[in-house]
Amino acid sequence: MSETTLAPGRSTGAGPELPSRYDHKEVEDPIYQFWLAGDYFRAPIVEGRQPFTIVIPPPNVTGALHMGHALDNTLQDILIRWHRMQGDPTLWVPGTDHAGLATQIKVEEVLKKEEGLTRYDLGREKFVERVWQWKAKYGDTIKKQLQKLGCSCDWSRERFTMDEGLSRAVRAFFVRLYEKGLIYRGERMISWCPTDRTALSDIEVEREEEEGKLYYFRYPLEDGSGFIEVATTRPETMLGDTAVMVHPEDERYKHLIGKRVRHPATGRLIPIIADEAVDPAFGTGAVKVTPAHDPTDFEVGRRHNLEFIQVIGWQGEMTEAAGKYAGLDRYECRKRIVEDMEAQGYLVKVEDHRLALGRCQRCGTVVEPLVSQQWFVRMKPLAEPAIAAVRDGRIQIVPERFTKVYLHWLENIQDWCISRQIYWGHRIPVWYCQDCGGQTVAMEDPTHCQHCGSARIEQDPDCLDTWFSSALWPFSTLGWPDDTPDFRYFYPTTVLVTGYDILFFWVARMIFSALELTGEIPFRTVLLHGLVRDSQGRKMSKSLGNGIDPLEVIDKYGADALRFMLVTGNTPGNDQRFYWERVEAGRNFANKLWNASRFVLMNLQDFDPGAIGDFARALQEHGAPEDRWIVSRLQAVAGQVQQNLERWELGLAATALYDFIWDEFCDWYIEMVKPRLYGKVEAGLPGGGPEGRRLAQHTLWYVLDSILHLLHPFMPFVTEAIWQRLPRLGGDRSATAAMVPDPDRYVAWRRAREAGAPPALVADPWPQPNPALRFAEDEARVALWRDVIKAVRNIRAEMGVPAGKKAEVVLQAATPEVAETLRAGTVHILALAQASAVRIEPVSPAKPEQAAAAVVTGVEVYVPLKGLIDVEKEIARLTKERDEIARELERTRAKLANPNFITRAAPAAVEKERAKEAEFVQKLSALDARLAMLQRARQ
RNA sequence: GGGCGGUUAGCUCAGUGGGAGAGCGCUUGACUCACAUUCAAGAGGUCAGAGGUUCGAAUCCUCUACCGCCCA
Repeated sequence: MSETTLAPGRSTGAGPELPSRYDHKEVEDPIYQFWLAGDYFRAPIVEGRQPFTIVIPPPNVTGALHMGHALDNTLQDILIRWHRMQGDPTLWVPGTDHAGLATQIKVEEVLKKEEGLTRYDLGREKFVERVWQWKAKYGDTIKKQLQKLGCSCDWSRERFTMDEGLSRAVRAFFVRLYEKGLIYRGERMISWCPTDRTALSDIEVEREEEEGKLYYFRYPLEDGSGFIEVATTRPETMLGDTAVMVHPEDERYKHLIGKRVRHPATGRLIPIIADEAVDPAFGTGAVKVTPAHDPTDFEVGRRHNLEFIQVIGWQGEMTEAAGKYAGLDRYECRKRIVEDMEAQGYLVKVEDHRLALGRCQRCGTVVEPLVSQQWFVRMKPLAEPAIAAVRDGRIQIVPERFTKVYLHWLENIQDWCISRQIYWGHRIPVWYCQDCGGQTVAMEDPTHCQHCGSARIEQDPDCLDTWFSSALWPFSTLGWPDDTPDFRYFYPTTVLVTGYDILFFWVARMIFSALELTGEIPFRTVLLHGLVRDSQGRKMSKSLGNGIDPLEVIDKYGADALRFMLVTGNTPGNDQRFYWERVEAGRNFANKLWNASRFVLMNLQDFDPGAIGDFARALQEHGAPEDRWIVSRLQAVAGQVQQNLERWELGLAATALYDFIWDEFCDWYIEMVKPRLYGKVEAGLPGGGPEGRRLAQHTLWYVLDSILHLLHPFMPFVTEAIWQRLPRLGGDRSATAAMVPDPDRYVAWRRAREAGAPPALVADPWPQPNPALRFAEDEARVALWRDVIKAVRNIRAEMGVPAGKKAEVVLQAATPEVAETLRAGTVHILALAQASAVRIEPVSPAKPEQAAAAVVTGVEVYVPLKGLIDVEKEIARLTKERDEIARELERTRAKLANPNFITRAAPAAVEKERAKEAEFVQKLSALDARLAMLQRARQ
């Protein structure tokens, strides 16, 4: 870093000149190191105080973070920083997820590509070693990325789902459910991925409609009396047919029930059975039954005691039971069998048909329904408390509409298949005895069978579904199953921030697991956000190549810009699109703030923050209206920010700040304060003289300090960098810290001081809106100045007055009060409306010669422009304005003429309407008079 | 088939009962001593359509159309 270093940790005073462009690359990394060095993120336990806790949705160690993570963690960091500054004991637990199957696939891909090996070639132990290497690499990358983004996690509490403690939690969960009979092993039909060669749970299968075919085959009746026609979308399963099924009420087939057919492909004799499961309207109304390869047929097979013949194997290949088709891939087999049937005259026809296919969420392979021995969690008893917790409001889902989705899923829940035939993950803690066949399940790895005592026991080779461990994350990270201080203090957590796409996978499972194991809800609120899509609204994905790397964005525009882009316009639960233009807008905003701060700092060189004493009183006594105005507006905005954050409307809070900082503070207040800073306002005038100048400095200092506080959760780096250079009061207090009633209540602030860490914005007290600093009259005054200045600017632009050329401004005020307000604003009208002089007079029939006109509330504005006035153009301009006002007036009068409005509307609304009417009348008459005058001049 | 969301300025989106907003883009003018990553002025909208509730509807209700998502 150069000499103009932005290194934090020291106050500025008359510090070195700041560069005129904000350079995030100079600032961000050193600032983050500064925070780490000061240990500001560490969460203290303060008995008697309600903590604010978030556990991070642990990113998968599959690879680097994507834009969705950037959004998720930006939202969390905003909440965390806000609460830390509000003084709450604040904990953000970071960590990562081993992501069983997903990570295994990644490592397998690399292994295949680089060494041409499979996980089976390497063997379990060696393969798992490789995954640990992978985890070390990407776990570290993820941590660095979160830090680049500015996330203020408590890194001393970082966790990984396969840590020793968390693994014990998984074991405890399993043992508990097993002992309660809520976990069982059974032979059931499950979804199998032939590529990954593992069972999947229902929700890991993605259903989509695709174009397919419906094949009609003729199955000859045993007695030679004819055929029965069946339709199927999967001819390869014919080889496993063990019945033909019709609806019991179907008149077409009633006479065939109980007869047998000779299977055209296998030659087996199979029965024709009747079952309600068949839809008479589908195909021919008769279907083949393949109990080993279809969930419906599986049930039918059980009901009717049919034979189960598995003809498709674990890799999607045909088994020995498929006879001459054995060894073929399932799709190759489909082709062959259709050809063979056709050659033998059994194929009737083939139709196009849309069908729902299930694909593996991880690899996209079409899953195969197969019967196999797996472990399951019995869901009904677990789901009930989880339903109740949300239904009765103990857990609140934001936005509320997802409550219904959550409830519907849990109310229709199926048992959860938790065993996976993979190497990477938590081993299923069940040992089978080779002597008595008994199962041993225990917290500690057993050496003997608990039933017969035999030492010949072997652990189940499978692993648990990765979500089985993430379901415990909110409490396993805090120490459960041990009764640790962290668990006692920080649990239940406050809010969970995550995408709506894992509502079932994760959120629901955390809730029922928590209720079962801890007896408490895991979090009070679930804040759901949407997906970040590309600029065309498509999902970002590797295969499309449209993903945008958050690190690239941070490198180009800075983390603050990325964060601001992600949070502004973000509405809970809604998707959003990524736009480079919007990142650029975020960067521009950071630069704007930077330069406004530069201006302030340049003008605080001779400033003593202690000189003023009671700020509110000084404002009343020596302040200019614009000082009271900006301070008053700040209170309003602080209130808005607070309110929106409390309602989880983070985007609205950010937008409110953006508008206030750019429009009101930079474009108006800073411009208005300049004359006083430059000593151009005499002592007699409002806010004039040395006293007034000091107050201007104090106002700048206080407002900027407040702005930096309020914006810090959204743009932590640039705000901290600037704040470090802001002057502080004796005792090293910021303007904000000096104004909060009891700073010691602010836990992070107090802790940093006690630890001797330098003052830092990250730990400084949060601004409280102060009613004593609201000045309604001054807000109205400045609004009037702004209207007048804008009117003059408009006239000048429309009339083509050269930018550098000053022109006189004549203002006719409707009342003495208005005239007084205008007089107080003369200095601003001179500067901001490029006026050579401002003449203020009462409204009178005598108007300035050759002047362009405009009206604002209570004021007629004239700009005499000898030689520049085109009467026709002026008439056109004013007529347009007049017509608009006339329309407004008409609308207002129509309302007021309606007796129902007067009697039924809120009195305040009626009052407002009356005021509008008066305003429009005044404007309209002024415009009419002016137009009449111009018309006469034309003649 | 069921449920949910969306339809507001050229583009992307805020706005939930009282005078239509932002960013970007566009037009015009300005390198004015914090900032051209800027400043100033401006153009641009039957708030998808129909009906209803209400003194009053972009906002609440019903229906329709189109787009998207989730579940079966």
